[in-house]
Formats: sequence, C-alpha cells, structure tokens
Amino acid sequence: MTKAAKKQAVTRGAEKVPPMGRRERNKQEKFDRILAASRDLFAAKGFAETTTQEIAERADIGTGTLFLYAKTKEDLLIMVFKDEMIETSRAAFRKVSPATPLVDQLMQVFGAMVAYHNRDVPLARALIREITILSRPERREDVRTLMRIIYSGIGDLIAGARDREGLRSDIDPMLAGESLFGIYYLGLIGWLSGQTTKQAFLKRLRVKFILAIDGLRPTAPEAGGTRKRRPAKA
Amino acid sequence: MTKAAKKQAVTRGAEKVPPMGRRERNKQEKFDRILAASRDLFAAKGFAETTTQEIAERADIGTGTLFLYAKTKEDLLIMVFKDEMIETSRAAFRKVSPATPLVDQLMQVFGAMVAYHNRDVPLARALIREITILSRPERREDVRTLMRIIYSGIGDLIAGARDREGLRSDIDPMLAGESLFGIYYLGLIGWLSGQTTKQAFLKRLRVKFILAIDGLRPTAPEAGGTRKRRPAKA
DNA sequence: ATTCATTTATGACTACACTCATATTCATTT
DNA sequence: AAATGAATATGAGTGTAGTCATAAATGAAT
Repeated sequence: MTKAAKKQAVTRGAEKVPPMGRRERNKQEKFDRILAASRDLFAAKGFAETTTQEIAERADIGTGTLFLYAKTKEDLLIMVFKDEMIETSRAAFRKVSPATPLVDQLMQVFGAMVAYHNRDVPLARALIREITILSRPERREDVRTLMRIIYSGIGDLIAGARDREGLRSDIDPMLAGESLFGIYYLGLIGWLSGQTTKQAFLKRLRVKFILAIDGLRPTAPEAGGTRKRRPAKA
Repeated sequence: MTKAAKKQAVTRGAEKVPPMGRRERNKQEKFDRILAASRDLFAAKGFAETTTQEIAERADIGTGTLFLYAKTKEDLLIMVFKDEMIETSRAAFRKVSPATPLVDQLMQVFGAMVAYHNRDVPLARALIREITILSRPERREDVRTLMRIIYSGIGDLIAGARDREGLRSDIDPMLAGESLFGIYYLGLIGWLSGQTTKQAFLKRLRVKFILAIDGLRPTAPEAGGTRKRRPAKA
C-alpha cells in the first residue's frame, strides 16, 4: 500500500474513518462474522446444540481463532445478545404511554421484554441462565449496564407517577425499581422453566405489581386508585 | 444366602426393614457413597474443579456407573443439596419468633438462608445457577417442592401477621409470598455475583420488604406501624 | 443346582470446549 | 525493499462429561 492509498483510507467514503489499518479492519470483520455466525446458529439449532467448530467454520476462521475473540462459548451468547437486549429495554421504556396508570406502564415495559424472550424461549432460557450467574465474571459490566438501564427506567416511571397517582415522595425510585424487577424476574424464570404459560405469568405479574404499589396494609379509603373492590387472588 | 438368612434380613436390627434384597441394598449403598463423595469433593475443590472421574473413584465405582445414578454432573449438585436446602428452609420457618413484626420475621427467614449460602459462596453460586434454570428439566419437581415450602411459609407468616399488624384481609398470601421471594432472590443473585456485600444486601433487603408491606402510596396517618418518619433511601 | 431374564456395572470410546506451540500477516524501522 | 518485531491466526492436541456395547450380578423359575 502506498502512502497515497494510506492517506485516502483515512477519509474513504462519506464516514469519518478512524485511522484503521488492514489489521484492525480484518479484526473487526472477523468479529462481525463471528457474531453473525453465532447468532444464526444459536437461532437455528439452539445454544447447546451448536458447536464452536460450526461457528468457526461458518465465520470462516480457525477453531483456535474463535477463542481469541470470545473466551468461552457462553461469552458468545452475551456478546450476541447484549446490545439487542439493551436496545429492547430502551425501546420498551421509550414506548411507554405517558399519563397512564403506573401498573399499565410497568406491564407495557415488561410485556415488551417478555415478547422479546418469547421469540425463542429455549434461547432465552440459555441467556437468562448465563445472565443470572455469569460463568466468567469478566462480562459483569455488560450485565450491570443492562440492569442500570432497567432499574433507573422503572425508577423514572415511579418518579413520574408520583404526582399523577399521589405516590409517597419519600421512596427511593431506584430501590423500588429493583423490587419490581425482582418480582418480574422470578416470574420470568418460572415461565421460561415451563411452570406457567405466558398469559398466566403476565396476569399474575399484574396482580403482584398492584399489590406492590398498594402494599399489604389497608388503604385510606379516599386514597384509592389502583385498587378495585376485592382484588388479588389470581 | 439361605432361606433362613433371607427371612432374618427382613427384621434385622431394630428398624423395620422393607423387603430389600441384596440388589436394592447395594444400590442404596452406592447411591449414598456417590452423594457423600460428591458433597466432599464439591466442598473441597469446588463444583467446576471436581471431575466426575474423581467422584467415581472416591465412591469406588466405575466411571460409567456414576451416570446410572445421576444423568449429569449438575444432577449431582441438586441431589446433594436438595434435602439440605429444604431442611434449611423448614428450620428457618420453624425458628421464626412469633408475635414479632413481619419484617423482622422475614429477615429471620431469609437471613437463615443467606447464612446457609454464606458457608460456601462459590458453591452457592453454582447451586443457584442450576436451580434458577435447570439444565435437565427432570429435576423440576425437586425445585418446585422447595419453592412451595418457601412460598407457603412466607404466606403463613403474612397470614399470621394479619391480625397483629392489621394487614389487608383481601390479599392472597401465597402471591404476596412469591413477590417477597422474588425481591429476595434478585438480591441474592446480586450478592452471589459480587455486586454487594452480604451486609449491604441484607440491609437493602429490609428496606425493600418494608416498602413492599407499606406500598408506594401514602399511609393513612393512623395506620402506621412499619413506617418511621422518613425511611427508605438506603 | 441349573437355566434364564432382567437389572446393574464397567471402562474403552466419543464429542466437544478450550489450549498452545508454531506459522502467518502486518506495520515499522532501517 | 529488507529486516525486525509485534500482533494475529491456526489446527493438532488435551481434558473431561457423557455414551454404549459388553460383562457381571441377582433373583425367579424349574
């Protein structure tokens, strides 16, 4: 490559290309091919049934090369779905109807997440298994990022609902968000493990959210909002 | 073995021995040896670091024989700790101080569970990983049993606290129990994943429980109980 | 006691995730 | 353009979970 060609590369196309030599470019391309190959095969055959050999073959790299880009097979799972999950979560919060009861907003958000997982339940199972307890702690930051988005998203919904629904002003929205997510997460696990149907899970989740908002104590009669005559029990 | 000896076996010792021939007896003994070997090695070297070969050797059986008793290595984990976890849970509920505020009762129960896991955190991590999403659905019933005990245990605590603390009578205790367990479980995962210390986890858990009991709405002034002046926020 | 069917045991074998010594490619220096 | 060093690539090799064809043990039937 001549000096002229080199210079050209810096401003190639319309995009501002950082000084990326053949080396980094190849690396990036391989990385992309690995992610694409993993995604395709996981979707087509399932996580456990896909071998790292197959992924390497489809990505057109040597078997050893794969592990230069992902330290373990589980890493591939996180690498492939991390961005997708983060974007799904962000989108879920973006689409929430404002000025709608908090319970409904929560159901919109978690409904979107459930819909995402519903596209491929066995894969979701593998993904949740790995996210819950990482096999390699190096990916912890990825999970933390996702969690922060979710917790603070829920926190914002709660904070936003304070005025509309007359919620307490002395609660920590983030902490409440964690609680609500915990309630969702356990239900999610139950659903993915085949202990309930999606419908039953979502229906029951709604009841739990209402209970979490109203609390276990009797409401002051005039403060009603979420509560119907004789709810709970579903 | 003579017919006489056979008959004797039926009433051997002081225990009432069911008609268990050499066959079943041998099987039981091997099973016990496998469990003991697994328990010892998991505790000594960790789950991942223990090989099935080692377990077989220590249990004095062939490598293939092991998989006659446990279909996978993960099965061994569940087999070894299932009873222990069930008994820990039962004991936790048994030891709860009656006539004590519900929050404190809950903290007693979950504190006992945390103490149990705290004895060997890496092992607890492996165990929770497996329990959360089973690698082989055949063990589902075991997990369900444990969950039933916990949910209904919490449900009973809530039902018992109804009168003492003037809780709503229209709530489903089991459903509320699930919610509270979900809140605990997510925190547990965070702790086991090294995102918090045990102390911070437990402290925050308490705040979440109070929030779950009181709800997000303002309390009627005269109904106070759990709530202090300006709580939450920890 | 002998035969026979069924259950249980076994270790050589297989499949697969992951490693490592060696080779190749790229960039830099002369 | 040649040489050198560093980064990257590779597939044969390794360790281990799990399988399977074969063997041993047991109990029932005669």
